Amino acid sequence: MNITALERPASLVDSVCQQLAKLIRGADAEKKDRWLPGERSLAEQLGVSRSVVREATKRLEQQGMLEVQHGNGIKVVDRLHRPLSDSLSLLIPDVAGRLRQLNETRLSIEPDAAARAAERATKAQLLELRRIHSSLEEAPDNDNAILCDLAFHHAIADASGNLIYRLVLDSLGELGLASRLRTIGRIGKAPAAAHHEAILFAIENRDPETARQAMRIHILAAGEDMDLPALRTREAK
Amino acid sequence: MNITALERPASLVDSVCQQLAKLIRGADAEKKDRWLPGERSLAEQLGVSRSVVREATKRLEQQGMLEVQHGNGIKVVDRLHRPLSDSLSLLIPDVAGRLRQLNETRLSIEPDAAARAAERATKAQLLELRRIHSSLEEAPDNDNAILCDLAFHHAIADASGNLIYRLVLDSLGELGLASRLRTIGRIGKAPAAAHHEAILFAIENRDPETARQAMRIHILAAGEDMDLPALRTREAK
DNA sequence: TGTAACCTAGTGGTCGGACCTCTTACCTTT
DNA sequence: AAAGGTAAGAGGTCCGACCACTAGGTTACA
Repeated sequence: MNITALERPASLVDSVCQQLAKLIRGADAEKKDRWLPGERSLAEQLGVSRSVVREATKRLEQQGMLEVQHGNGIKVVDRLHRPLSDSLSLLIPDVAGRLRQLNETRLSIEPDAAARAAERATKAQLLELRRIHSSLEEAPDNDNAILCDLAFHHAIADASGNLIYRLVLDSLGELGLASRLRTIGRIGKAPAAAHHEAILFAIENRDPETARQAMRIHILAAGEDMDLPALRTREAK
Repeated sequence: MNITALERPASLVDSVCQQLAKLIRGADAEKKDRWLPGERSLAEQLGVSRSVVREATKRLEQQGMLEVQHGNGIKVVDRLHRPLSDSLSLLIPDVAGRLRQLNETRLSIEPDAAARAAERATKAQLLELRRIHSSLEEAPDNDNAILCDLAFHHAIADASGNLIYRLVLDSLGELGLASRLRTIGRIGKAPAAAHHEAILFAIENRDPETARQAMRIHILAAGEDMDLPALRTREAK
């Protein structure tokens, strides 16, 4: 018989963290304001002391999943507003630079995500995409249209079967919203809907390359005035 | 007299964190093995309860600055070995899934980063890349080679002129390290160095497309056994 | 009747002290 | 020396108490 290192039991805090994380990502997008039970209640339900619950919630708060409010309770942070790194605005002070870098990153991520979605989307995810798409066409004003656009891009990331795509998109956070606002503002609601239609059609037909190109075009439309050439010559020596 | 929002006192934990962080940053690179006083001792010296010290040290541990060892003590983590974000392991429990998604994401990000680096890298950044590359060739063992590989990829992200690329890479954290370990383990140090040489040559010659392809090949070499086809057929209906 | 001040229940924040498990280093034995 | 045993001290967990804060209901006053 082989001797193998035995698995040591995870610490209580680790276990509680996993349980809470599962709970949090369970039905995340459904409600806007979700609150966890109080520390005392959680401790009782989980069968551990309040210290353990406390340490777990603080750990998840640091990861941006929760917000522990003194005197009030424990709030689940909306996924859309979860920063992976909250220092982005500190690190890139100028708005133009942020937008340029943001669009570049989207251009790296989203076409691939669309291609993967074309390969892997489940029937339910296809239906969801179609549903979001129609709600864009019926959006009464620009504000709603922007939210639909946002939801569409996130749904594609979800359908890509790669959670990291979604996380990166989330981490772009409100900056992403600003960028999309430009899209709708620049090219109008109807053309944006046409872009979406092209992307969705390619995904439904399981055509990854077309989906990639369509998404690429859609994002480029927003970044048209980002004048990459100006950057290219910056250090041309 | 103007009325201004008064600064609310930071929580005790915050204060302790700052003190400890200052302490840690103080003479970081000097010694190899640095230990903090025990929790009880720290609590007494800082004039707070052990709970507060405990929460502060755990927070700093999560940020990768400390390592709290059961039964042993609190160790200052060497800067080179600091992992960046462990939240991924909570969201994607299975290791195989993490690696697959990680490689996909790298495949989206890094070829573009290499292309941008070819367009924009400054002279100083080119020299830095070349320096890191030679240190890989001279690396005495696999451990050092892995660190050099890591530094190379990060330097390219830095040279891309897009900070978000670097942030995303960072947020992949220790998972990135695991993935690179596979690269070196699978294809060996010399072939990896050859890949790097190809990438670096393209960047130095301001050839974005070649840089993109070379980086793509380099990453694919690590993910060869990720069998995407198996995934592709999963929901082929 | 409306509004302002107050009160209260319930939340997280901090405390300290108890007991557990675990690691290390020293000591004893061979 | 090498093996095993032992004890000191580290972090892990628990408990119960009290403090600080918030929100919402209640009261008192205009």
